[in-house]
Amino acid sequence: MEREHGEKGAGANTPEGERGHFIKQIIEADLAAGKYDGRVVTRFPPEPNGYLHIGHAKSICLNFGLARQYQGRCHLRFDDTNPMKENREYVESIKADVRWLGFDWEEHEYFASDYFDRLYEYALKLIKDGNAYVDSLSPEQIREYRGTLSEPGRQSPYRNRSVGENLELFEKMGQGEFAEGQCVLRAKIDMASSNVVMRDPTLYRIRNKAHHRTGDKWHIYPMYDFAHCLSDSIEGITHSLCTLEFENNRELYDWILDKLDAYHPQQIEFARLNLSRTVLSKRKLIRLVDAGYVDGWDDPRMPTISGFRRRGYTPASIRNFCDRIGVARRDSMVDLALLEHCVREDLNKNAMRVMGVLRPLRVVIENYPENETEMLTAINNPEDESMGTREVPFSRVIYVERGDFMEDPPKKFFRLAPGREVRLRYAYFIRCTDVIRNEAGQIVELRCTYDPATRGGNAPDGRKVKATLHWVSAAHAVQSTVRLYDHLFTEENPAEKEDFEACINPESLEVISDCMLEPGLADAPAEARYQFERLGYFYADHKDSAPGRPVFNRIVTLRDTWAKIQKAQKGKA
RNA sequence: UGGGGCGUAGUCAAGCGGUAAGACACAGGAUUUUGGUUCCUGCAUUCGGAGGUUCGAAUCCUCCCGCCCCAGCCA
Repeated sequence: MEREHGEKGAGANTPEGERGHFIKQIIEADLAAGKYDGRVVTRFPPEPNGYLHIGHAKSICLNFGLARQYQGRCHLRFDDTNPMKENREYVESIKADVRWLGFDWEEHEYFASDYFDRLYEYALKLIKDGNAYVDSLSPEQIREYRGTLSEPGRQSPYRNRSVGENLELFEKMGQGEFAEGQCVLRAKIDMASSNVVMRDPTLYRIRNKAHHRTGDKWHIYPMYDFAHCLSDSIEGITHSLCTLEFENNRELYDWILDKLDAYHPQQIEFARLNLSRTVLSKRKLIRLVDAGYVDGWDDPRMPTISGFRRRGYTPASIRNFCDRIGVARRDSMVDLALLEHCVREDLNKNAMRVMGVLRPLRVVIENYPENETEMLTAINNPEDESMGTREVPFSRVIYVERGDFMEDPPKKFFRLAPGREVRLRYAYFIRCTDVIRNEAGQIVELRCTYDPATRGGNAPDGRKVKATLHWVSAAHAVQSTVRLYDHLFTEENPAEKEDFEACINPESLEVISDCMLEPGLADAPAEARYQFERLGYFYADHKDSAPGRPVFNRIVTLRDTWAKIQKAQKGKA
C-alpha cells in the first residue's frame, strides 16, 4: 500500500503507522536531514576472544538488519587490539556463527589491527598538538592519581613533558625499548572531570607479545577507546551501535574524533539482552565449560550461537526472536519462553512429523495375526500438505510410551488404562485387556485387542475415543539415543545469585539410549529436524550422529497442557 | 556524598499533549486422529511516587523514590 502523506510515518522503510524503535527513529531523522549523504553504514565489532552468544545475536540482527532495511551495509570488524587474549580460532568461529545466522558482510571484513599504522599516525598528531603525553607512572600510581568517583584526580608529574620528549618516548615505546608497564600514552584531557573516563585515559600500552595478525611488528597496542572510534571513522560508519555500558565512553569517542578532526560517526547505545534461566557473561560461560558443567562451548544447553545450533534451533527462529524483543535503553530480562515460542512457531510449520517412543512399553495385540505386517499411511505435516505422506509398518507387537498408560488413572487422564480404548495414530483403536508384571511387580507388558474395523483410525460406528497415542512396531523399530535437554538453571536469574553454580539444574540433561523410533528415522541425515508427535522437536546431532545411526537432541518440547493439569493437581494435593 | 542512564501488566514493548498498541506468559472456551496447531474471549480506569501547568498529562515542569553503568595499561 502506498503512503499518502509523509508527515506522520517514519519513512518508506517502516510499516504504515509505526515508527520503529528509537534507533530507527534516529536513522530516519538523519536521512530526512540529509546527514551522512543518506548513507547508512553499521558494523558488528566483536573482539575475537570468545564465542558468540545469543546476546551477540541481538546486536548482529540489529546491525545487519538496519543495513538491509535502509539499503546500506554492515561491516564485520574484529576489534583485535589485545594480543594477550585474542586468536584466530575465535575469528573463525565468529565468522561461522554470523554466517549461520544468515548474514553476509560481503567484502566488508575488517580488523582493527589493519589500522595500526594509521592509528599510530593519529597518535603522533595528538602528541604534536599537545593532546597526548607519555606517562611514566606505574599502573598502581596511575590508579591512585585517578581519584575516586567523588574526588577529582591529580595530574601526573609527567603530564607536561615537551612535545619533542613525548615524540621521542612514544617512538621508543613502539620500538620495544621499554618493558610492559613502564609507560603508556595518555590523552591530556582533564584529571578533575566528573566523568572518570575523561581523566587522561590511556591510549596505548606496551605489550611485548606477538599479535595473531601483525606478528611481532608492534610493541604497543591501542586501547579500545582509541581504536574503536577511529576504526569507525576510517570505515565511514554512520551509526555506531553499542551497549549501554559504553555510554560513559561516548564523551571520549567524541573527544578523540574532534581533536583529530576526523570523520565523525555517532555512537548510539542500547540495552544488552538478558535471558532468563541462563547466564551470558563471558566469565560465567567460561566457568561452565572449564568446570565441566557442560560439554564445551557448543553444548546444546549453552546460550552460545553454536550451542543453539547444536541444540537444533533454526537461524530463522533466532532472528525472529531478536526482532520481537525490541530495542530500547532500559535494562530488561527476556523470558526464555519467548525464544522457545519462536522455535516452535518455525518448526510447527516446517518440521516433518514422525513417531518415536522415548520410554518404550511393550504392547501385544492378541487378536492381531502373528507374522503379519501392514503399511499404514501417515501425514508428514498437517500444516503443509505439500510435504506429503509416508508409510509406516504396523504389526502384532508394538511399543507405546510408558507415560501413556496408567493402571489407576486420575481424573482427566484420557490415555490408556485397563479396559479403556484409545486410538493408535493412523492405525487402529485398541483396548487394554491385561497388564503383565515381572517378579518385582513392575509393569513390563500390556495385552490389548484391536478393532479391525477402525483401520486408519476411524470407527465406522462413530464411536469416539478420548486419546490418540503414538506408537512404533517392535519388529521394525530403530533403536536410538535421544538426549532430553532442559533449562541449565533452576533460577529465573542465576547471574544475580551469590553463587550461580549452586542453581545449575541437575536435570538439565537426560540421555535415553533405548528409544524406539519409526524405521524411516534410521536414515535421518545429520542436521535434520523432526517433530516427534506428541513429544517435541528433535534434531539429528551433527557431531554424534553416524550414517544409519542418528543421535537426537530435543530442541524443545511441544506445549503440554496435560503437564500443566498434572502440575496443578499435584499442587492441590 | 561525583557523573551518566533508566522506571508503562508476570516478561518484553509501543506510546512523542486528545483519553493505555502488539507479543510472550497466564486463565477460560471452540475445533482437532498430536492434551500439538488454529480460532475466539479475558488479562493496566492507569503509566515508580507526590505536587504543579493545561479544557485535557504516561507524555510538559518541580521535588522525591528505586534500579543500572563508570575509579583496567579489558572490551
